[in-house]
Amino acid sequence: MELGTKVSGKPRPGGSRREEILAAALKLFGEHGVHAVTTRQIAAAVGISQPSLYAFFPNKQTLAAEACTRAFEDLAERLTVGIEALKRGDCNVRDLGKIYVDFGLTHPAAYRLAFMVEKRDLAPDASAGGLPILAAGLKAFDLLREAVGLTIGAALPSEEFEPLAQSLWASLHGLVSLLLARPDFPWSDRCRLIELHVARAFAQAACAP
Amino acid sequence: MELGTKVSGKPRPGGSRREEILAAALKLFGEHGVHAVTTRQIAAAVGISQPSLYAFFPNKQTLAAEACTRAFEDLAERLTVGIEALKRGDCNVRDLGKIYVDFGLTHPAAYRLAFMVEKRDLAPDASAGGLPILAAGLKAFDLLREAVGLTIGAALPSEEFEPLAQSLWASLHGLVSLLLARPDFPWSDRCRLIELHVARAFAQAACAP
Amino acid sequence: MELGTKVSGKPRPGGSRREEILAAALKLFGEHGVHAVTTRQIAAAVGISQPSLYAFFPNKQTLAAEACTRAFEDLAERLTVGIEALKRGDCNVRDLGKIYVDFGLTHPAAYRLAFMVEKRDLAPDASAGGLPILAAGLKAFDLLREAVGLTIGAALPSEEFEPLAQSLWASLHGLVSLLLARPDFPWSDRCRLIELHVARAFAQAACAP
Amino acid sequence: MELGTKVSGKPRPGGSRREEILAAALKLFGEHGVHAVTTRQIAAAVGISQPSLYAFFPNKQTLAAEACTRAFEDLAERLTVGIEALKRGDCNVRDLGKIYVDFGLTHPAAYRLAFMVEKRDLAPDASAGGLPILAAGLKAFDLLREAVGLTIGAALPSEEFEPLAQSLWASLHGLVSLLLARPDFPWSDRCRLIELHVARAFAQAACAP
DNA sequence: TATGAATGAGTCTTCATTCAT
DNA sequence: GATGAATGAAGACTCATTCAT
Repeated sequence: MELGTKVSGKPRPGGSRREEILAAALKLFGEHGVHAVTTRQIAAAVGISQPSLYAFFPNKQTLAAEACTRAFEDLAERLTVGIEALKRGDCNVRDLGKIYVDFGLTHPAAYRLAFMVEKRDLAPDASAGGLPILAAGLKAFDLLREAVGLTIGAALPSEEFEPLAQSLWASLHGLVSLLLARPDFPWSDRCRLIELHVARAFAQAACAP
Repeated sequence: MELGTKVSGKPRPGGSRREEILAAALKLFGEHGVHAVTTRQIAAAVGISQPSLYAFFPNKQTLAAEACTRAFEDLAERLTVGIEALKRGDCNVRDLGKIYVDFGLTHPAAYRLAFMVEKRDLAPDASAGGLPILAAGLKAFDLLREAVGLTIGAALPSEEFEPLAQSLWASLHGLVSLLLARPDFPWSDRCRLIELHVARAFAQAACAP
Repeated sequence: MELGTKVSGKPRPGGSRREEILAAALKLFGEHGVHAVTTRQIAAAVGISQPSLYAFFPNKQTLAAEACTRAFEDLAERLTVGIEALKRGDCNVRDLGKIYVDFGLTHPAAYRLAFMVEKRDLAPDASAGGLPILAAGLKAFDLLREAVGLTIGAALPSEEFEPLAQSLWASLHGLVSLLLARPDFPWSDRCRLIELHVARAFAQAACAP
Repeated sequence: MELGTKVSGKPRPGGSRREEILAAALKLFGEHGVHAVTTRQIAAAVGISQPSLYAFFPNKQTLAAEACTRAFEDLAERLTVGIEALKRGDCNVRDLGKIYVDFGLTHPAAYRLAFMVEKRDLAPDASAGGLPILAAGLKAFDLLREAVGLTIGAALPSEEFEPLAQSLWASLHGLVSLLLARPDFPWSDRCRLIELHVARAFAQAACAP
């Protein structure tokens, strides 16, 4: 997970430091929640001094917001890969559902930050600045919707399609978030549970009410 | 004026102050998150002084834990009512699912506290003090499982039953938690979405993989 | 200068602490400037902890503003006494000028805070909250104007009166502020200088251009 | 590119950077106060990096002190011009007083830095490093005194002359500093006020006590 | 019992200053 | 000669918690 000098996008000098900070923050925020993580902890995780953070981000909230956006991008990237496999016929819809769930479980920090953190922690006032994050989140869901549209929702009229996509998302999210939030619960065998849950979520379309 | 020994159940005359505190804390914690609520705010909401809280609860975490337990009890109570209606034949399984979802949406504070708050905020460090909460949570889930057992899971062998109940729970939880966490998302018509989602969640058993 | 339990106004319990803080802040702000004084220093001067300040004042600026208002009130009180002596015929105008100058020199902290501190240090935004201070300042000047009206300005038409009062104020202020700001300057004998300056300031009316 | 050895006078080709810094600092310090201006702001105003300041000045205090000296020099230059006009008979003493006041009002940064900034901000602690500034200040006052000596103080014995010059200075300073420090005060028409004040300040000599 | 008053530890943030490049 | 990056020290402010009354 240690990021090199060129992480993604432009190889701007010093940009790696910024990425390191975002990665560390993403991890910590996801693990302990935005409120519970201090700037000192982030700085320590990166190996720099606390004030140095402020050379890259104007304040903690902005850092959190950007880390959150990054989390959405991670998720979107993963889903994009899945959708392309889906289009190529290399996998089916259920596999895509599993990709979603697996992403959440293997990147708990990112997933938590993306969907389980209160908006209040990410945007100062109410509207201002919250847009980029919201946009990134919508994009992630758009990919899921696209996958639904390519498969089980293909034949549906538009007014039935959107609720189905949202319901599907909610189903997948439910499993991920409960597993993350209550790891100590006596869950059934995780693999089997995921298999079953995803099957139930996607098979649904056929035998709707 | 502490008189009674009964801990749960309805507020007793002498312990009403304690109940008031729990109710206020439940509301505030649910609305703003455990971290964001200060003991001063809780005290102010009850109309007592800040130190007086410490006459009833040794610290904030314990108060939060008990409020969380209380939230589970609220949920359990509601589910119990639903199950009895179910047993009487006054409603079907889907109605019970809707009761669950409706409870979450109409008691966001309780639901958040019950399932969307980090365990860390409720138990001191890694110690095993989380048991009472966990027990209360299990009890709430037990009721849901019972409802499943009474209906769509009735015929299933035990090794298939438990995963189904958990998957069902996850589905319902997914919708509630997403609606609560992302109220600004452009959701489809809420009634229709809930109807569809619950139908999908429960109808599933018939056409399982 | 150590304030007792009842300083002025109502003998509210705990009010003395508030007065102590104001007195200490007045002293420190006047001596070193608002910017240069830390809340820690104020707390230390009073003998309490830093956070305790926030039980009495919501923030440093408000504390500074109130101390400033207090400074104006001190000045006004002194001028009121002088004016009454003037009315009784116990002193003449020049004596009142000397009272002004003496007040500034013997209460440098109050005077600095009243007239030599940038408004920016006392009011957060621009307008909001700045009014009470401005009002207190105006009241102090009003007293000076009243004294002028009772004496050398008595016969003047109103359009000539106001500029005269302001010019007189500026003269007195000039001496006080320069003596305070440049104590190391090789000043003439202070008593004589004050005597001369006040005489020049007040005698002026007779031989105007 | 430091070439010349001349320190004062007009900006030399090589030292222009240094002069730019001083000019920018003079402006900022005067506008917002020494404490409120950061080295970053100064650097940004000049268009150089923050550390580059330290190639020209060992620290902020020294920079402030030199900017202050520069302010005195500006004032002195202006007064010198006025005195020469006075000597030539091109203006009278009152005009010189107005030159003083006008300088203060049109160069608030310089005037503030010259006479309204705490010495503490300019010299490290209590050390005697303040001398160059003090000397520059004295020189400015010397010019004022010279003007007084050429006119209304010409006939006075030396022991009466110095206090008169100081009182005159205080009067002029009082108006400038009050107008600068309390711009929101409901001043009389500024032109008329200045006219009157200067007249009063200089006419005084004739009808002294 | 209940509380007014107080606080130690810790929060985010800023700034003058340095140093390797 | 100039700077990007970094930092130690310090700032205002908050909060859970305690204790004398």
